[in-house]
Amino acid sequence: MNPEMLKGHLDAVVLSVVEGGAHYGYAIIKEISQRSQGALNLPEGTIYPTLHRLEKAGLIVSQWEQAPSGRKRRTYTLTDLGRRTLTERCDQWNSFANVITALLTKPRAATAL
Amino acid sequence: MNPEMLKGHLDAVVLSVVEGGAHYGYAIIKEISQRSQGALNLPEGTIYPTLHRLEKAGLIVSQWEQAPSGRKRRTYTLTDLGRRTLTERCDQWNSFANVITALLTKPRAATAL
DNA sequence: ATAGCATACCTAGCAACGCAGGGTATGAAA
DNA sequence: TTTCATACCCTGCGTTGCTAGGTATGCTAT
Repeated sequence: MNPEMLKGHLDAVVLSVVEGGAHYGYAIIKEISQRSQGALNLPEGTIYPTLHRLEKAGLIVSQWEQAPSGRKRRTYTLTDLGRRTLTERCDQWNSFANVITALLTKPRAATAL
Repeated sequence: MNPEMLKGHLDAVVLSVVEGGAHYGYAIIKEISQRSQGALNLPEGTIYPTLHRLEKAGLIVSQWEQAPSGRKRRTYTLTDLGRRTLTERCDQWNSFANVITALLTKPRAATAL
């Protein structure tokens, strides 16, 4: 799958997954891969900078946590702004998807009759 | 609408419109705007480089034509490769859209029960 | 013990893309 | 003769996802 296609949509995906309960980077990658049936396998070099960008934008906040195994994890939570932004982005996605789908659907005898 | 969202999908859109019968740059812009109900108003700085890129890739071919008004136009036509690529890109779009839609749809009590 | 693997984080630099902002030229309308 | 719509072009920029590296921990098998 052409990586260029993801551009502009990754934020929404990450926000959505964070809202859903997968809280730290490594788990978010696995979650996305799983929930997309392996269609979307994001490398770490994609997810970590994205999380930092979202945090800098005030959409999520991070907190170091101790996993049961004793490992350190940086867990993320949606802010209010993040929640609102997610809703907005979902609406934008729906509009966008409708537009593109319409454009890719051949007019087929429906044009300028 | 966030311009970043279009990335990776514009080729398919342009190919689709060219296949549909709008043959030259300026008209393609109008056609896209019209068929998207004004949601997608591409600036010329977007469409012309894209057409050149597609031509260089062998997906379309161009030809100078004389419009009825006497104006010169560079008209584009799909090549066989372009037609095949369009089909492929449409399939890719559908898969992509399904994946993103699924990810943006909240699991809602369906996760890990 | 120790080698290997999954986990878990990070960064610098690259390449691609859409767009802003500029330019040229023609024909029709005012 | 000025204005507008048509019609084309290009340079340079900002954003973004990815590549390719790196560090460190804990478990497991040798």
